[in-house]
Amino acid sequence: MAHPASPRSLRTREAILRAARVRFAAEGYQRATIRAIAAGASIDPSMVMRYFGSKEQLFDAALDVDLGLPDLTGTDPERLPQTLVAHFLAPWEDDSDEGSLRLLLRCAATNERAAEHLRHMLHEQFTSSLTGVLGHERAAAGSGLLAAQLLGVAFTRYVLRLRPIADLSVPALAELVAPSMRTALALHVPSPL
Amino acid sequence: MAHPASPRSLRTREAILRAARVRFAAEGYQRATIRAIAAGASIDPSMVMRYFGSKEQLFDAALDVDLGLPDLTGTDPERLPQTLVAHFLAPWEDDSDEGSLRLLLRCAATNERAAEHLRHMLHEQFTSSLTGVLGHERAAAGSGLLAAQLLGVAFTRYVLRLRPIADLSVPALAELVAPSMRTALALHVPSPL
DNA sequence: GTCTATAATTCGATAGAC
DNA sequence: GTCTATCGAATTATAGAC
Repeated sequence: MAHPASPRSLRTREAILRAARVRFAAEGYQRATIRAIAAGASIDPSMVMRYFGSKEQLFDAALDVDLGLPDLTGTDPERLPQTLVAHFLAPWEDDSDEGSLRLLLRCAATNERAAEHLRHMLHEQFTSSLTGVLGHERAAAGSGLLAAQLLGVAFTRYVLRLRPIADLSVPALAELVAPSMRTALALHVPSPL
Repeated sequence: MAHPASPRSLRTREAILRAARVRFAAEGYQRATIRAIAAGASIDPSMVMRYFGSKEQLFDAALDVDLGLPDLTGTDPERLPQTLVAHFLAPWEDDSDEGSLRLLLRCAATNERAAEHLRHMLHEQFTSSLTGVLGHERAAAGSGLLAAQLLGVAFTRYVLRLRPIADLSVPALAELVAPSMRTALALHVPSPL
């Protein structure tokens, strides 16, 4: 993006991005300072400007993440809830990307730019992924509720860190959540219990 | 809290608090400035300091809100999900308090102080309210999941404003969510669909 | 009680030497 | 490509006049 394309520059760029995600995730957009990000990348603050132009452009680059949902078509409908929950949770647990998803969810609460990123990602990757395996009608009607449920779990566990959701293992959490997901997917009027 | 106790002072204090909640809700803790809050209250910035001591103490005062859940004991178990959802959503829709709950949820994502407020409120008011109507065991195990689901709906609707959850009427939303709530309350191992 | 004026920081961004 | 130095703006907080 910026001029340099040498391997050295690429490593620097990646180091900045990594440090930026750490700081943005920890303190949000406003409190995270370019100075602190530069310090985290062991580099001069002005380099951050040189590589990314501005704080806002750096933020955009840090928000560019992927939910990584696989193609669900052909999944046994009976196991769809567990599969969906497990695949949805996996990238949140991963720390190798400095918690890009946690960063996105966290900042979306107070930053409209991040919120738009998240809405777009959910629509593009989540709803579309569901439309493949459910019909268009079911997906349109149910994906909203499903997204809300999964966002709730993610927010409770990774952002708010509320017990007991934050303490469970991923498999235990998937088992706990799956029944509600199944209900949301079934999408019929409530039959007694 | 601060010196004055005259009726004039009380009105000023309330005006500051109201304006503070509006700004904190709209921009989060960091971006909301004392200057803007003072302007919203049609008052001098230094008065905010005089009344609340510091920006942080003002923030604490603005976060002191109530979920307003009624006593659920005696509620028809069959109608518990709808009742719970409806009562949970009601104060979020109310604008008379300048969106105190939205403010709390929004800021909890990037401010540890707000997060602690929210965790405490959920534990004190939500879990306790459920323990009354469910047993201790069911409440302890299920309230976490229930809280996650309801937080997910609130976050999706009021903070992220993701469609279609954000567009539905409250009754329609309650009907949509209730089945999943019932499943979460039932809390048994998933029986096939 | 309310306001003016300003102190003391801190930050994003720029210019330019090397 | 990397760093030094600094500008200009914005912020919280304080001191003191009225």
